[in-house]
Amino acid sequence: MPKVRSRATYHHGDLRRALLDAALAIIVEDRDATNVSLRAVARRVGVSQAAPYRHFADKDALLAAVAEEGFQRLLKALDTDTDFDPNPLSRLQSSGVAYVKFAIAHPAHYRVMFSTFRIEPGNDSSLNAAAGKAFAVMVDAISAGQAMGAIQPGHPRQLAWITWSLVHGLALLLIDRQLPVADEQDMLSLVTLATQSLIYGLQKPS
Amino acid sequence: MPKVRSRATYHHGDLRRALLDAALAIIVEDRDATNVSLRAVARRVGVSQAAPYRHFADKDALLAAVAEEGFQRLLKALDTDTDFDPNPLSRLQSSGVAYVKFAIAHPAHYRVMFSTFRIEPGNDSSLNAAAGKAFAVMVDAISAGQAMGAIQPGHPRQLAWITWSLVHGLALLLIDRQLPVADEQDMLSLVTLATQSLIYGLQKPS
DNA sequence: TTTGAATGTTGTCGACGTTAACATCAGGTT
DNA sequence: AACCTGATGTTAACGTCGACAACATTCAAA
Repeated sequence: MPKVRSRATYHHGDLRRALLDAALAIIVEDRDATNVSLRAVARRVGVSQAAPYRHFADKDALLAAVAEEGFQRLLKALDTDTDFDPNPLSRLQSSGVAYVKFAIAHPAHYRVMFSTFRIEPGNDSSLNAAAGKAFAVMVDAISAGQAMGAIQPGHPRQLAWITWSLVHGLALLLIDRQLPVADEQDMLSLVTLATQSLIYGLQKPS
Repeated sequence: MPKVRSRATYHHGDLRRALLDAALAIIVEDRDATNVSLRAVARRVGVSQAAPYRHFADKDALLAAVAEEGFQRLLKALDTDTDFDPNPLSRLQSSGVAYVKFAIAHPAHYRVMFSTFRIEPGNDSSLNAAAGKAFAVMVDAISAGQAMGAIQPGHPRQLAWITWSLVHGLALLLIDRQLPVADEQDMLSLVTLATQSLIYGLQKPS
């Protein structure tokens, strides 16, 4: 276990964690990840420009860690917003709205999440595991909906991909200001209408 | 009008066009836009590294021009794939599938298109105009569907935003290999099911 | 023919990712 | 207690990039 004492010493204590926090801080302050550089992160922590390479193979590895933390936070947000809804359809609806809300609230973090992770055969990285857990929220809601006959039969993962595509596309278009929504209220009603429409469409017998 | 003659001269003739073509060539060859730099583009054209600044204010301006050309090509792809279908619902369906096909066929170009354009009050750039024309294909199909009572009432633009979100999300998840589709066939059936489901949902009376 | 605007070049700056060579420290071995 | 070894941090450097200033060349209008 790592010692947590001496601060003004040559060794840092938990530089890896500090670097991650610095990257997250830049992302939050700027609402933009363009200024996240290994050098900037090192500066912010007060360490030399090459120090991060003792903890991350390259810049992508740092961003992957940032992304993983993002998926963990997304999972928590989805869980707290949907946990106590017994109706699968309204739970799916809630998770869709919560998903877009999360993306809007943390735009730069959301973009890093999806600029980093990839699904490839044999990729069992912790990043992919974290992304999979968040994705499972939608799959589970769809499976439950099918079990009670409220959603058309078919591979629940495939139907979840479709739902995910909708909220992902909505989230990115909103983040990048590519939809002329005036305010938060406009945004919420659009997200609600979108998820309602798709969920209604998923009820159709194929 | 620009002269088109002397090649081995000090002046190029149509350097702006040549720079655009070079950027597009890199994008096509790499299926990735990370290697598009002003210097790389200049090298490829055989001109000095500062020459591009006579035709583009900065790198973003070059990418904006690339993006505009992308939206023009997208519009053409949507038109040719949907032009002669008299049924608004199946035309909407066709345009959705054609949209995702275009994105898959030109992944790096598609990403540049959406990393560049923004909707802001008073922004009447030619880039926004080109994006608007492509978007109008979906709006028109939805309006026509409403006119024959096949689609729920409401602002057609809002319903088009929802459709756009779905195909945009699907396109990006597919481009970034974030959906484990095995092959082209898997991909097509997913896109078809997705658009069918949403369009069915849009028929619901609100 | 002259002259100024448009277009292209050279040289430079600071920031970046990355690596090599070196310095320091912590903890276990003897 | 002295020593060693691996982990961790530093310094210095290389090549690339976006951007700009100063200068050179060319074209076309007066």
